[in-house]
Amino acid sequence: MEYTVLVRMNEKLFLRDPESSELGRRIVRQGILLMADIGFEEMTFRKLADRISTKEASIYRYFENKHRLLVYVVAWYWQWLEYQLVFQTNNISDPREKLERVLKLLLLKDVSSFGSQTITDELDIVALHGIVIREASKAYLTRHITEDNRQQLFKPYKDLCSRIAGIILEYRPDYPFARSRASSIIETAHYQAFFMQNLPSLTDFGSQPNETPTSESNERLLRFLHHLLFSSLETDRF
Amino acid sequence: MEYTVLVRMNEKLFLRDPESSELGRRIVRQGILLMADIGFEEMTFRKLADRISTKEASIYRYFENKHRLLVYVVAWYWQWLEYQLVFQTNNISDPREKLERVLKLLLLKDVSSFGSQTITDELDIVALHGIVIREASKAYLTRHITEDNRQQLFKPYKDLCSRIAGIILEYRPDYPFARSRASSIIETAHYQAFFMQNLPSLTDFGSQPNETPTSESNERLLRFLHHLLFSSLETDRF
DNA sequence: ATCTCTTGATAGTAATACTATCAGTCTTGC
DNA sequence: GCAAGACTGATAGTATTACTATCAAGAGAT
Repeated sequence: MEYTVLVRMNEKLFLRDPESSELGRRIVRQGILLMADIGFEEMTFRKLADRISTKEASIYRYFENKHRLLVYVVAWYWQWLEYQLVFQTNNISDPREKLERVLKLLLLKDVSSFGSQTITDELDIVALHGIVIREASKAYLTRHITEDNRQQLFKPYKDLCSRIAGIILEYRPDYPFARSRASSIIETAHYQAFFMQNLPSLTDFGSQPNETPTSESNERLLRFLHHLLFSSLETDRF
Repeated sequence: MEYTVLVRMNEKLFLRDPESSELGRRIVRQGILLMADIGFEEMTFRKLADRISTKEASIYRYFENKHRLLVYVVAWYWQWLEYQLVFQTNNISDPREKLERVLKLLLLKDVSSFGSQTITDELDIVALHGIVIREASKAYLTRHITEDNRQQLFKPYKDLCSRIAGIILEYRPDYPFARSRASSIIETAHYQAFFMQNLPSLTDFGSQPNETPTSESNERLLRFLHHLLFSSLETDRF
């Protein structure tokens, strides 16, 4: 499988490596689709088992519980995103341009046209992006975050933030809040996208009468993120 | 009760008004403490009932389920915050100063010294603030958000955002993203506070060796928010 | 041909999220 | 002071969820 080579996951994330068997891969692939479909709290291993014609107990052999499955797929997404970022900024030298790529990536813009076909065939990136928007915060907003963190479950997210923070410092070496700026822009991208779709009055991007619901509003969201990021990096007020 | 006058809640939020009886008030007050203590998913009406020496069924007479209790206390917090905002900016004319008040309020800075003693005695605002940071997003990140939204359950949050957006427009009448800017700054304040405590490597505010864990880092977080907000409002790059 | 690894199949448990019922108690109106 | 209504306590019960345990069958490797 292509994505096995691409993304090697932390072993603490699972009981048995889901990429090591056909069943494991189906659990992850269909798990993503089911979660995107009915949401994290409504998903159960029972429903997932039925969907892929296996048994609950078999899924438990791969993942301790559904929270771990969520952490797994979200971690996979962050690793994928970091890979995309490295790949896409490979031959760019201008850090400003790199940051613009970051913003587009966060909104999953132009992703399919960048040669990630093999991955897209494996896992449904669009569905996964939706999960990250709606459910990712539930991966860390728990009581056992300290323990989970000790097991490095959030390392992919931290790595992505570090990398973005690095680009920020390339662009503006004296910027004093690089890490917070990086995590902020990621989170802002996601819940503004969520608000845009679900509580549009909290945003300025709601669909206008005559337009494709997503494309135009996504464009406005991108402009907002661009404005936020670069205004903060170009000011002298700290 | 003082806070009954202060904050009148949407009737869709409960089955029976918890402010109308001693039991109802204990459910809310102790519910907040329990939730702050063990977290939303670990809390059950059983545990809460034991804690206040009543029965599960009695709690169900007030709230449909624990999710509704969460939505209720979070809504209460937003209304309280908006009230504080109005109260504290009452005699301020400079919109910049108003925005600075907003930021302090979001971090619950100097709150006890502003004459809200009666409320603080009723509900534990600090515990509630902790709940809002850790659990508030779970109030809207659900499948039934559309239905909940139709019932106006998120109106207090929207009202607060509107009010902040209004101040933003006072400060900078031509700013094109007032609502998104308002919701962003609220959310950023909260999860940066969360990251600071739980995943400090995602921020730039982690505790230094020799300092009170909260006060100094909170100061840095405030500076960051200040920087973010005003750099975006003072730029001409849109 | 056997050994191991994996899955299927069935069962079962503890906890959770409710719902129903009924008997006291307390209040309020008269 | 008494009847009606509102609220709570107490007990019971159900459906679903989140697991754990066990064993047999099949597939692949040696």
